[in-house]
This record gives sequence, C-alpha cells and structure tokens, in this order.
Amino acid sequence: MKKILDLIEEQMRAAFAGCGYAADYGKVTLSNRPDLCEYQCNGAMAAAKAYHKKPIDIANDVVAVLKDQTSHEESEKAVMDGSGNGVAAGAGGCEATGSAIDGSGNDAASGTSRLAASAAMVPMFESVEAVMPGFINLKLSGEYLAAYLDGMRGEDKLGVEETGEGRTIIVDYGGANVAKPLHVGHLRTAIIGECIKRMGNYLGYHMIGDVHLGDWGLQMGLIIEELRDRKPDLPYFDETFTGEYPQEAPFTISELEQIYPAASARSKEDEAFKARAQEATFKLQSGYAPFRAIWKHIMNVSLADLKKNYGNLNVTFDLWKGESDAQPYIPGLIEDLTKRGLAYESEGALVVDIARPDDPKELPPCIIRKSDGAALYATSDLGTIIERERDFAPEEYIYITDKRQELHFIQVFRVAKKAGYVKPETKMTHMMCGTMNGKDGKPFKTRAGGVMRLENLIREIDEAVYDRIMENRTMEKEEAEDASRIIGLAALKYGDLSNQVSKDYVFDVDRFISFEGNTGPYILYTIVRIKSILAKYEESLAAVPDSGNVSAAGKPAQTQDTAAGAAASLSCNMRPAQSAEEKSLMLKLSAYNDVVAAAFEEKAPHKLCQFIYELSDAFGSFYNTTMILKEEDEEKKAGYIRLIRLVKDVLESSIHLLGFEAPERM
RNA sequence: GAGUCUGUAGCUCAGCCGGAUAGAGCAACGGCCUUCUAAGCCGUGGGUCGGGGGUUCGAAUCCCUUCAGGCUCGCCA
Repeated sequence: MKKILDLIEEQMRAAFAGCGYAADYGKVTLSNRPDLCEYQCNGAMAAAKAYHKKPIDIANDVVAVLKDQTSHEESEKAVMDGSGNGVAAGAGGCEATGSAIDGSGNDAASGTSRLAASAAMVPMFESVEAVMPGFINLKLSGEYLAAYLDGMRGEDKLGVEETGEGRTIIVDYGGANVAKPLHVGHLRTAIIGECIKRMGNYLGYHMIGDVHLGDWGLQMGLIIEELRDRKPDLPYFDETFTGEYPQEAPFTISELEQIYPAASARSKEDEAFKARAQEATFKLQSGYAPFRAIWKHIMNVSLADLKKNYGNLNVTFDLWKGESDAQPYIPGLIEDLTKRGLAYESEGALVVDIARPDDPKELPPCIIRKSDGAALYATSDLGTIIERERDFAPEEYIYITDKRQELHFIQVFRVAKKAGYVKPETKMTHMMCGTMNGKDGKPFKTRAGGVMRLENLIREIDEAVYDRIMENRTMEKEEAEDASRIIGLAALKYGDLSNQVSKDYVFDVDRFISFEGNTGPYILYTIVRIKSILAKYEESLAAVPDSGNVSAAGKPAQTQDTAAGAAASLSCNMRPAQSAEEKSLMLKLSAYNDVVAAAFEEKAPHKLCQFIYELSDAFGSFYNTTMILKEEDEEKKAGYIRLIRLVKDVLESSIHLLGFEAPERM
C-alpha cells in the first residue's frame, strides 16, 4: 500500500502545481503541533522567496485549491450518505468504501486520475487551513482514515510494501569467538543484526545472516598448547601416534571456556608459551592433522553451545561460516593483488593503499600480510567477500560490529572495491554499534568487575521478571516461568533496540526490570490486554447462539452479529473515529508501513520501537476512555474490535521484527 | 598531535536532510479501579538544547570556533 503521507503529499503537490508553484514545495510531514493539526506543509514559507510573495498568500492560494477539492468531495459524499442510510450503515456502506480506497491507491501509481478517483468516493481531508506565517495545516477525514486502515487489514503485511523484490543482502552480525562464552559485548550486534535481517525479509529482501565466527586466530594455538600442558597424554600430542583420533572431544564446554582465558592470560606473561602458541597456530593453519583434529573438537563443542545461547536470544543465522572458511581464498587473493600491482611491500608487510585525496586525514594502508608471512583480519574478511560474491553476489553487505572497527571496514571495503571483488554499485555498509555501558558510564561489568556472561545476564533479568509476576499476579509457577523468559527477553531486546545503534547506551538492570514507561514489557502488556479483550469478545459471540431464539425475536438487527455474523463483521469496514483518542490511535496505526520502511532504510530499529511505544500509548488512552465490551451498540462494538485487532496485529508483527514475542498473559 | 563521534530536564533518552509553545520515560507531587489486566490512564512541577559567533524571515537542527568526554590512528580481532 502507498504510504498515507505520500498520498497526502500527492494532493499537496498537485495543489501547489495547480497554483503555478513548483510541486516540490508540497512536502508534507507529520504535525509537530498535534493540537493544531495532524499533518502540515511548510512549503509556502520555503516558496515565498522564489516567488516574491508573502508565505501566507501562497498558503492561501494552495488551501483554496484544496478546499475547492474538498467541497467537491463533500457534495459527492452527501449523495453517498443519502443512499447509504447513516444508522444502518452496516454491510452496504462497507463494500463501497472498501473498494474505493484500493482503487485510489492503485491509480495513484499510474498518474493523474487519482485525485478524481479518490475524491469521488472518500474525501481525504476534514479540514485544510492556512495559518500565519504560512503553515498549511491538515486534518484527515475520519472516513478516509478508516478506509485506509481497512486497506491495511486486507493485506498480508498490513500495508507494508515489499520493495526488496528478492534482492540479496548479506548481514554479518554474530562476531562470536569459538571457545569463548558469549558476553554482553556480543549482545548488541546479535540483537540489532537479527532485527535488521527480519525487517529486510519482511520488506521482501533475501536476507542472509552469517555469524562469521572467530575460529582461526591465535586463540586456537593458545588452546592447543594449554591443552597440551594440561593433558599431555592425549594422542594429538603424540607424534608417533598413527591410529584414529577419538570421536569424543577431550574437553567439555565448561573446560574449554576455562582453558582459553587461562591460556590467554598466560601468553601475556610467558613469552615462550606465546611462541609455542604461535607455532601451533601456524601448524594448524598449514593443515597439521592432529591439530586439525583438535580444532574440529573445539568447533563442535563450541558451536553447539553458541547455537544454544543465540537460540535463547531468539537469534538465528542462515550461515555458520567463520574465518576458517575464508582461508582457501587467501593465497589466490594475495597473488592477485600482488600481480596486479595493488599490493606492495612496505616495512616488511604486504599492504594495499586505500587513501584518497579527499580524505580529511591520510588513512593507513590495509595490511594483508604481516611481515612474518601470516594473514590477518583484513585478509580473512576479503577472502570472505570473495566467497560471498561467488556464492551469493549480494547487492548489499551489512556488517554489524562495535564501532571501534570502523577503520578496519573502511580499509576492507576500499580494497574490495579497488580490486573489483565487488561491483562498484554494491553497497557496503558498516553499522557501528555504540558500547553497552554500566550505570557508571563505563563498559558494563559484573559486580565483581569482570565481563558479564550473557547467560548470567539473561538469567538475572528472567528472575527479576519472575519475582515481579509473582508479586502482583496469580499465576501457576510453570506459566510464570515461561512468561518471565518471554518478558525478560523483550525487556532486554527492547532496552537495546530503543537506543540509537551508533550511540553508547547505559544498560541499567534496575531500570530494565522495573518495566515502566517506554519498555518492552509495556508493549507486551498492551498486547496482552488486547488479547484478553478479544478473547472475551469471542466468548460472548460464541455464547449468543444458545439463546439465539430470544435474541432473534427481540432484536432482529443484531442477530447477524452472532456466530455466523462474526466472520462477516471482521470483513466489514472500519468505522470513522468517534473520539479524539480513537482518531489518534487510528492515525498512529496508519503510519506503520512508513515506519517499517524508514527503520530499515535508515538502519534504525529505534524508530520502530518509538512507533510501537506511541501506538501502545495511544491505545492506552483509547482503552481508558472507551468501554469496548460494554458498548451497547453492537455495530459500534464490532468496529472497536476491528480496530483493536488491527492494533494487536501491528504490534505483534512489529515485535516480531524486533525479535521478541508476547506471552498470552502477564 | 590528527581524525571521528558524543554533549538536550535531577537520571535515561527521542527530536538533528532548518519551521509554530524543544518531546517522552524514570524519579517527585496530585487525581482515577463496584466496569474489558492499575505492569495502566489523566494532571502538576522541572530546560542557558555544553559555551561563543555566524547564515536565515526562523537554528537543538546548517557553518565556524571553543570547552568537556569517548573511540581510532600499519603488522590484535
């Protein structure tokens, strides 16, 4: 569906053009003064200079054209109302407006007949006015808005346009290291990446998520040598061993997680040990069979654990590739760059220049081979690009990492472009994440000062949620535990995603578990309340047929709204808003497709968070001023139900995009 | 030192491709449950948008400058 803002803007542009002004001045935005209007156009003020006129005169010209249009619409509408019968505007009225809005939407794409087409059926504006110094203030008509929402209800994706057309985008977002437990530092990239991937898929792109494991560096040598010292009797360390290596890994995940930090710490003090680790790394990379066997064990044990932990976060990957997968491409890569004269020796290393004259500061070259002959980070990322081009030839790459890697990606992107490994038009995006800080503003730590493991963080939040549920709800232990996991994850993810990606943010456990205000649980609470109302409504419908005879005799008009009528009422049309609260809610809903598209386009999940918070807020006000189930007018009640069902659908699909779900009760 | 990002209410954050009175949440205070989940709703107080200059009819937003903080600056990932 076309975005509602675009539809309005088309009218505005046509009006500007109709007055002899450039259509571009007809830009329309959401109002920043909700007390005055719903949408606004500031183009008259911008145009004033070019046309040597007072802004208000231009605004008045444009408004006159729009009003002329509106009054025309109103006369048409009056005719419709006459035949439609205001009170019993049940099924008959529905069909008419339903097709009208669809028709106008489709025509709009093709051109000029749109104005007439929509005007004939549904007036767009309730009011249009010019205000000093030259604002044009707009209010949407209730009928138009209701018809627009009906369009949303009728679509699979609630009106979101699938602009991706199946084009491929690779999202590189895990960043996990094999043999190291996930810690809070991995949280942001995982959460954000998952969200970007989901939004892209929703918009019709073919998103490929790759965890891109750190599975090939010095860490492997460190583990091997530490293992040698701890368990020297293993066959992997027996040079004379000729048999089959065991299937069973010589360590558990817990041991592995203990081995690596120990080895890492030791290498910083023990030069000899470090040298051994480097040697082991080299042998592994050269294909030395016993070490390859250990490496496989490390991978298997670690991967199972990582999948479990990412799974708990509701984060999944299409590819579980790692740096090791890029290795086969590296010799050819280096040869190619060297042969073509792009890479040259400098201070013993092999480098590629990436500096450009217009850089504010001359950037250092990209090192693709160290002076000791080993490949490094940039080399492996370039190798990965070659593999991805071969396998997927994506139209865009999105890397999601900590912002400290900015320079690295500038270098890699430039080399990839310069060498022609990716097409010139391929977009290469680095989403730089701010760090997650503690309340003190410094990088988040445990109380003891260490790095917080992700599973501990999650457990801490889940437990806090559980306590909160038990505090003021009666719920079975098992249901409460399930709910606290769902709610805890929402709290965690929403807390992260509601901040701008590139900024550092303060992760305050106490605030997250308080669940008040702009938090994940608040969103879930809204959904749960709607579900509860809908369930009660369904019950009431199901109950009616039992006393059907009585009801039918007494109130013929309402019998249709029983069991069989329920389906009909759902397919029936949305009613124009009856109150300010209902209108606000409907206006908010209508922005859904715009928000999703913008959140993806700008790689800004926080915009979607902001939206669902405002939508929940609007629902809260509506809920508090409107007794939905107590409404005696069945037609009106059915209208409310249609509306809140749409609110629920939009909220649920939004949180799905963000990467969490809602419980049934909370 | 150079580059870059950040600085908005007591706290946590939106707004930043210029527009009307700078918005939320938390915290504080005051109302609203015999009615659909009060984890809610309504209201009150709280601001030199780090400082200074400039552009503009109009600046939190654009430009310059300055202060404070973060990060990066060739063989870690």
